Amino acid sequence: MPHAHSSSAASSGGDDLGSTDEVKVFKDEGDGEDEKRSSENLLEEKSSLIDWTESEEKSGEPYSGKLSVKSDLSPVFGKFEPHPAASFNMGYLVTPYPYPNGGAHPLPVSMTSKMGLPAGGGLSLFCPGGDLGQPPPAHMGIPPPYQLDSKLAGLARTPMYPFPGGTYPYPMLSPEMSQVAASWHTPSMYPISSAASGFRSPYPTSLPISSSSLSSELYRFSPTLGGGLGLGLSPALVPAPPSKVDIFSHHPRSQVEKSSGSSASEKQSEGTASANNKEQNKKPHIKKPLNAFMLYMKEMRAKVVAECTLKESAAINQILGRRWHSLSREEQAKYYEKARQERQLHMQLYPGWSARDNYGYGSKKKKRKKDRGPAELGGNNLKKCRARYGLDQQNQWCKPCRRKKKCVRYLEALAAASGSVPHPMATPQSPCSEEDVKLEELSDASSDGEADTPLNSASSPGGLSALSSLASPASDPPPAPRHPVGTNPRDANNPLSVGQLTSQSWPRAAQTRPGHEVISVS
DNA sequence: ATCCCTTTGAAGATG
DNA sequence: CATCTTCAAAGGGAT
Repeated sequence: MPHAHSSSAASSGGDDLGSTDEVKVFKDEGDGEDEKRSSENLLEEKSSLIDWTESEEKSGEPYSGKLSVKSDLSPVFGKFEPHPAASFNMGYLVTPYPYPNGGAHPLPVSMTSKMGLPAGGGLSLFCPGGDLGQPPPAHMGIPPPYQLDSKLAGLARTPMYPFPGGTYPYPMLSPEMSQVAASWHTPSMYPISSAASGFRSPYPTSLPISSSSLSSELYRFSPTLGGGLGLGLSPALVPAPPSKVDIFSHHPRSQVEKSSGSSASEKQSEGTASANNKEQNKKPHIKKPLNAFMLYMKEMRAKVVAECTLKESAAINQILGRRWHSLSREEQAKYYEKARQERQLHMQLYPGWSARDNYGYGSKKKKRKKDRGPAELGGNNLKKCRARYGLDQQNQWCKPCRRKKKCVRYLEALAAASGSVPHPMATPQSPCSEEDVKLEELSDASSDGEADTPLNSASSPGGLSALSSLASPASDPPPAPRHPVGTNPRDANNPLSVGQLTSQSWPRAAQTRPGHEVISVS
């Protein structure tokens, strides 16, 4: 899928921050045929899943708890209740998707339920507005018909680079957009105190900062610093009244660390770095400015939580991630712009600050992760996965695609089979599509060690290139993104994004972070 | 009490 | 230069 990259740079004068704000665009792919094909294939193969997942039924309990959530995540389209941001999203009167409800794709969509339709099997969404039901933006490719995973909820990560010419698309705020812009000013988001307004002195990193007197929300940029852009720039990064620690006291960990300064144990463990730690401890912890997605998350989280009954952040974030992808370019552009301004403000406030300064802030945790061997991590994840999905049997993987990892369809079917949520895929059949198999093969062929991990395969030169060649469009508009499609580690890790080749459900591979190895369910 | 999970994006670190 | 890693938020769940 052509990933057009266009980045940023706030236009002409360029991004003062040299930020790489970019709006990515999902280009429509005409793989409706494949989709259909895969769907058909899917139907044809429904017959064995239950059998070989039998064991899971009993152990499916752990999963059931989150089943609804996952189910909710699955359908990508068919959303009726547009999420809040959907107000911008116009132009989807006719869904570009070939298969949504009633479409070529056999899978029922959440939409049906909302529309009062039979929902074909009725996947009752836990989260009505859910994320996925929303009609995907025109710029998006055909979304995976299925996504489930709780962890896997990997959605095709198709970058959207809508603005040709690489000019940064400053959103011309339409009325709808204005609404959103207004929403940015929600108290929860930018609870800036009046006192903060007008405050502009750059906070010298060396100066002590106090968070005590600030509300927990008052931790980010002052709106006024936004240059009166009226974009609702973030909450107070207001230089807090003097004190010493973390101006971002709202952060649980920050608070913890702040209260304890740096625990004795931590200091001890840090050993050699003790001096540095002390030095660092003296400095207030200045958090990174939020990126576009973070801003979006912050704004939308409450809504999603309200719409859904779940509160688990991980699940919520998955939903938000999908919604993010479903946003129109204009909508995303606003957040990119906002993020850019946040960075700008941050830069103004903390001229000498560098993201590097925060490296090691959570060192304890990170270090532990790092220290852990791959095997250990893998084992741990495997354990978790088993506990989570009840996959404690050998050879429980998607037969067609041979994926031992979390096969979205497989897991969803599994959940349906073992849980209370009726799901069309709850039929004994292989959950994966031909596309999945193809991808998997490519992946396997190119991977060196653990053949069945998309991540690994993608990481390997061959795998990556192979996948990229399949998916990557060659058309990466200038300016070149920081991580051109196919080269971005994340993209590489995400078979789907890497390709839309399938626009199929392919579990988003775990990130390459130490603690995020792909979970193996074999 | 602490860490994990989960998301995307920005940016530093590394090879 | 390409890739990898860390950190931003958040809060329930796991350890």
